[in-house]
Amino acid sequence: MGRRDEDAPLTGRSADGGSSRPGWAELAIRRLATHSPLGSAERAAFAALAAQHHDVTARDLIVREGEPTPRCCLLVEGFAGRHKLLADGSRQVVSLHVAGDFLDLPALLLDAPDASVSSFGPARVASVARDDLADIAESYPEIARALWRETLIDAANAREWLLNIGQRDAYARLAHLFCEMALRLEAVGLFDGGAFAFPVPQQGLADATGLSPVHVNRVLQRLRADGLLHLRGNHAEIPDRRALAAAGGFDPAYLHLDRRR
Amino acid sequence: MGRRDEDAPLTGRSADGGSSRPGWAELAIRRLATHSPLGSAERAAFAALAAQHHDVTARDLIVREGEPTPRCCLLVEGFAGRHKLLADGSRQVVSLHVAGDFLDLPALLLDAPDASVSSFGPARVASVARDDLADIAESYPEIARALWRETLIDAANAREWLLNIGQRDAYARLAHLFCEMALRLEAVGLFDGGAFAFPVPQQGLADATGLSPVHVNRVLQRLRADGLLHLRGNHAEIPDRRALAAAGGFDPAYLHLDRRR
DNA sequence: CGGGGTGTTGACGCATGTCAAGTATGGTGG
DNA sequence: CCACCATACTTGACATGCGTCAACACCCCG
Repeated sequence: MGRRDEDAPLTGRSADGGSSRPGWAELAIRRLATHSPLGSAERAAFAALAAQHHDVTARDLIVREGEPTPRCCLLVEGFAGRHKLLADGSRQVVSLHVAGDFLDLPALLLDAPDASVSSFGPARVASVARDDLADIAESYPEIARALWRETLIDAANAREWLLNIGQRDAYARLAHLFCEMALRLEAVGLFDGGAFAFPVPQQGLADATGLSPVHVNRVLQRLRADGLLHLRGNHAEIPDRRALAAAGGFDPAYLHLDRRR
Repeated sequence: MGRRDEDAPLTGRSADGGSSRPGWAELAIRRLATHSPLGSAERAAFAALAAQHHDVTARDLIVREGEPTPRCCLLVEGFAGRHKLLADGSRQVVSLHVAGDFLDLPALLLDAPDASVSSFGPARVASVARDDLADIAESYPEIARALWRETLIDAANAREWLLNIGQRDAYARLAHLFCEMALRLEAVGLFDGGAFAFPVPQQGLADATGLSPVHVNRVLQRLRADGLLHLRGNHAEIPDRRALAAAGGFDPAYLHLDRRR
């Protein structure tokens, strides 16, 4: 009894942006600037938005599919996944998210999010009012273009996942997923010398790859035996990225990461 | 010897918009108006664009992955599929397209398309210069929003396909695919009393569902035996849409079709 | 007529799923 | 500091959906 967490998305502890950690605006600007030019006026517009911060615990629901959200979320810290449910209870994770990722940008123009979002492990979320964000997108065409481009990259990601799930076997599928994670984490400074925190449980990996959890387990053991990927608890290590990329048939073009490199 | 079709996308017969059939502008407006309000100024801006028309034959390449396109395409007639290739030659179709669909909108803001597009059966494509389209999107915020929304729906589609391929068995997967086709074809007036033209070969269905062609064949026979779907040559018939939707666990919300219904 | 693209069928194998039990692990309260 | 519990991970035996291979039949189109 009592209200279940599931009944109310974003019920975690809330606080306004006064903290010392980077807030919504800083992270949003940093992310968008990796692919779109943003002038000082645009940056100021972001900074002027009123943001809220929420702490969530493991397996907390952040956004609920089909339920219109008045706020637009960005992951400040931790990991999250967007997922869709089937009537029989099976779950497909359609994207994994790391610090700096927008979580529900599609809901800016569509009536309701088409997938739920929940946390893997404890996480921190920042949000701004949907209308506020829509307003500055209307006032600053460069911001609209940047956000649009961000959603296009998100879509490209989904298409790559389709290729991954539809055509690759379990071994390559997981290798590919971890190649993507490594690169995206590196882009936000969370990939440290081949290792990174990774609180997604094997059940979560199973939901993301369309495999069963026990098969995920066995394949992870093979990857470890082959020296490609060491996953222990919440810690991942990739001794040889090139080898892992080869095993996963990984080509990072679809991520559209900073082309300055 | 001679140049292969594959070497040059969009090499089909070309003609300017003088024909009596609906052109780029009419179709684009009709499509966008199903989800976004467009004033007369916006409609006029579309109508003023210089469009080209191309006829392509079966299995023709229309857009090539990774190759920047100076033109933005829309399918006027026939069927097409967007697909990505793997090194070993296996192919994943990431979306199917019917008359009235945009084929490479993501390339408007991204440097190059992340998937190829080719025709299933003979088809007709209309295109406008990418820069022209970008220009009117910049001049008319409502057009930009409409196009953005269109790409968001495209992305929602990809996520639904992820769910389909990742979690459903072959039987439900194909049922779901045909439910989607039926609804989208109906939206453009090509679904006639439970039947429609469908020139996608079983190999194409296999590439779209992540199944092998022979398994697709067997499952189609089961669907036919169960009275859910009759596929013969280029002709599809759905005697009982409700039953097919039940078999596929189909919920049309993700298509974001005209909410006036 | 001929031949490429198709659809169909059967025999067989394997990647992956399922079921079930057992072992860590880690946070929490006594 | 320990007992406890939920969550996570691991393992083995077994089942099966789907893939593979290899023919063969079909058609439309040229």
